[in-house]
Amino acid sequence: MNRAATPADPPPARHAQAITQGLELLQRHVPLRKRLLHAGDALYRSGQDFEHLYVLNSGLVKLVRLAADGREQVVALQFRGDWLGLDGIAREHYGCDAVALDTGEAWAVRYDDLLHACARTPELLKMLHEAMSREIGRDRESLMSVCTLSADARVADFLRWWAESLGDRGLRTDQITLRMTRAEIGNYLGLTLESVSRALSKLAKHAVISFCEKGRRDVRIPDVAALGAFVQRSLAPEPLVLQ
Amino acid sequence: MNRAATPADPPPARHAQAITQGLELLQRHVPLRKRLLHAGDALYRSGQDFEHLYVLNSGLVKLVRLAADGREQVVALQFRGDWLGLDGIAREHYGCDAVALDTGEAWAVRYDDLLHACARTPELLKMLHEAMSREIGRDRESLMSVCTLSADARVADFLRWWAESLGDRGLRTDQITLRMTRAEIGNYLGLTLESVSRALSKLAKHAVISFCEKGRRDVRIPDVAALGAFVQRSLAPEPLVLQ
DNA sequence: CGCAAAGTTGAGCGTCCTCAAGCAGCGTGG
DNA sequence: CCACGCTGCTTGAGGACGCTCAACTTTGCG
Repeated sequence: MNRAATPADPPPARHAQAITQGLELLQRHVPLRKRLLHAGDALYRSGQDFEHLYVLNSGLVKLVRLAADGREQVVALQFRGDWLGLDGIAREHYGCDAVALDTGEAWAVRYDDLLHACARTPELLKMLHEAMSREIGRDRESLMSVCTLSADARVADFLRWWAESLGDRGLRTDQITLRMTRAEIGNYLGLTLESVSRALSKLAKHAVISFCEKGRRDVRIPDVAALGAFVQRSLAPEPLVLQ
Repeated sequence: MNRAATPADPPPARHAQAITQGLELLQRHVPLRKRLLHAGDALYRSGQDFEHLYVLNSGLVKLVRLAADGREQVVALQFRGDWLGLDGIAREHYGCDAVALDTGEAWAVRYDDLLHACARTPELLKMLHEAMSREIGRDRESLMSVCTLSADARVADFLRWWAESLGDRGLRTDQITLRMTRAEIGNYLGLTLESVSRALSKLAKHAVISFCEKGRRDVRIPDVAALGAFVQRSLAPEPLVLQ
């Protein structure tokens, strides 16, 4: 529970291999067009005709849902190995904007091509289904966070999830560069940017995280488990120790 | 905008046909086991080994996610034609409890059988993918409601969505029998049961809905569009007319 | 250097939660 | 048959959490 986080640990990297293998499988069996992304680039936009799925090879992408009345909602964040555009399959139009938050590379796959390849290579189909299934699970996890956690706990849980996502991809979990503004984080978590800022300050005060000098966007997480513990404490009926 | 809701209208029933055809397709090509459900029955439980997908032929099912720390979250409500257990594909265990809220019938399909059938009948695969894609879209819609709407608007939007879901299935939209307690609705919407009760009372006071005599679980919705209008009004910066 | 965008922090307020009391529907059993 | 208890629902009063508004600081960039 109190072991130091070692950056390049073998055990937590077990998912990283699966992701890499999946990407190789895809590359081997399906024609794809690689697309370089820079922060701010839109991979596709809400309402656009659905034709391609995208798999993120590197970088970070946010999915933003736009309501007819102008409301905007960040509904997901996608890392390496995640699939984008899945919500377009049913309606034949994308349901979100997919906007890069960082430099990266996405692989565009024509959905038709993918289906043909899946017919020949069942592993591909399995991969696609698992991606969709995971996405459903993730979305519901988000809903649960928003519905059951306080503002501080939501931010802590968000950081925990982010670190875990990095860990799954074989990256270091003890330091996160938040590539989103407080406003974007708040939007995703159902909070205002001020509340996010206050929550982060509070987490830092409790030494669950700390800020790297040079910029408040780099968060150091000495112990990921401590974030989980913070969430649990905030759920406990008994009063937290003095603030 | 003010037309009376006619129960068996052809136009809104366009989805109903697609659902019926999908169910027929499934029945024709995949071995399935029909299972009768009564309110309270669990179709499967969180953590159980994943093996079957279920398609709801009738009735109403809630999906409840259980966190390790005891939190419970209603993450979805499923109607006729919806698929259950999709979140189990990736992890090989179901991620939720699926609990019937009403009498109904679910069709159990072994996932392996389904895949084999899909290989022979591409239409089936299309149907499965559309179901997953729709599920992703739905979950994100929920997240958006919870993150962007006030308590009253959330309840109004929930009723609007429910009525729309009934309409898509060719059922009357001017009357809903809520087969959930206020507590369940509140859990789903991230509210307390008291807030749900107050919101419903307020909607009734504004004549957007009314309660049928005999039980507060039957809601009459004279005009579904009025629910949407109520949501929009509650988003407007200008003050609502006197409460 | 100066401006714009992002972030922090404080004060006041409003929405929603908590706690509590009371009511309604309903099945059970005296 | 009606008292009884149970569960679900409503409504009120008070309080807390998070939002709004505002001032200020920091960072990044031309």
